[in-house]
Amino acid sequence: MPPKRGLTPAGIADEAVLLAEERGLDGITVQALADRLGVKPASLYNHVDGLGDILRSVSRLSMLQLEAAIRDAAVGLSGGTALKGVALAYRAFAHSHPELYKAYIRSASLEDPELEEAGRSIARVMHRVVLPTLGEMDASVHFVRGFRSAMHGFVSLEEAGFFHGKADVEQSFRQMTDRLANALDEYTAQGV
Amino acid sequence: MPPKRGLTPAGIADEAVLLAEERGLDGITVQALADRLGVKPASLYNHVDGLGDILRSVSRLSMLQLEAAIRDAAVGLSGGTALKGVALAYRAFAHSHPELYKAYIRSASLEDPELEEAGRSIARVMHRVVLPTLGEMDASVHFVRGFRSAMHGFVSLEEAGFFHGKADVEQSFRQMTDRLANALDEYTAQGV
DNA sequence: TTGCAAAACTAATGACATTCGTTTATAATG
DNA sequence: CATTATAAACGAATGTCATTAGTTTTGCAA
Repeated sequence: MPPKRGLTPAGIADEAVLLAEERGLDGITVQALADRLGVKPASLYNHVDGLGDILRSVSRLSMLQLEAAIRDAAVGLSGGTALKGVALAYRAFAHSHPELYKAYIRSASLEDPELEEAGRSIARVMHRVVLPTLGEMDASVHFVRGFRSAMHGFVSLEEAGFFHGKADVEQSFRQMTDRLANALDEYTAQGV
Repeated sequence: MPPKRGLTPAGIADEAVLLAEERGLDGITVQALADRLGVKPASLYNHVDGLGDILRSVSRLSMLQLEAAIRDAAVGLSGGTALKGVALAYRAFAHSHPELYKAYIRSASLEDPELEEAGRSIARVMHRVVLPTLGEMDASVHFVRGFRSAMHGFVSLEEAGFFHGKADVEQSFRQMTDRLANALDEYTAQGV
């Protein structure tokens, strides 16, 4: 009686992404996912190497989306302006896909070559924005680390509810990104 | 035959902290904790409201430790110098107690008045460092948000393995904190 | 048409948090 | 000093979870 469903690793991953967006990252359970795919939990193991594998796929897809978003945001811009565009796109992604953003962050802990590569391509976008101004690679690495720290820190603290005071969160973010953009643009003068 | 152990909520929380530092935050399991306390899992429920309660306690203790660490670091200093001291202490705490730092971060999601208060006292330390220079409260809030974002972002990305390139991580951190300290010290001149 | 591999299933295992009802030991009371 | 009430520990059970083993079914290819 069990007819063959059209299950594929990619299809399972896609459904897992939808599930994460609806029920949260921790709502991704083998049972729930199997239900949605019209299948019993055990059947998933024919296509996928357990829950860890599924979560890795979700992380990978999240990173691709984030990378595309920030890459688009920097197109046609340069220097501090481009950096601000990337910052806005980064935060916008975290806002519109909070669960995928969590998946992205959790991913780094799980060592996986594919994930590492996806992570590098996110960093690459930022480097391409910054490198023309900073000139050398080492300076870019340091700067990008600071930029990423600010971005990730802000959106995760914001998500976690640390910024619930009355002061305007938008202004806090704008001020932070302006400072970073200025730091970048003023770099041409001296070596920090 | 079951003699009374000297269990208290505080004692359980302390043991949970030790367990977290040894086996990781996810190693805190009712079973493992009960074993260490020489008791059966069910017995813990006489003192504590389930695993969630235990995790909240771990978060609370972590926050107290972090608050004490950064407060000490700022003593006798002011302005950018004090800010750099706080930054170093913040990162040092995250390094020496990575699991407690995770507990602190996870905590904010779980709404809990005690945790919120502990979180506010961490922010308070930073405001006391920054307020004399910035003068008004609103500017302080924005600045502290940026500072916390940079701190948290850096240490969590670092922990997650995002900074595995060959460039010196210490230098990246120093550069970031220097930039923040300068931004603070140069604030006296104009209003950013 | 037959057979074989892929994919679905049933059933079971072991970790986990949690609850219920029972028993025991201690501390307070007479 | 005896008794009793209560706090605390317990055994046993439930339900959820991921995962595995072994079995059955299906659909395509020979």
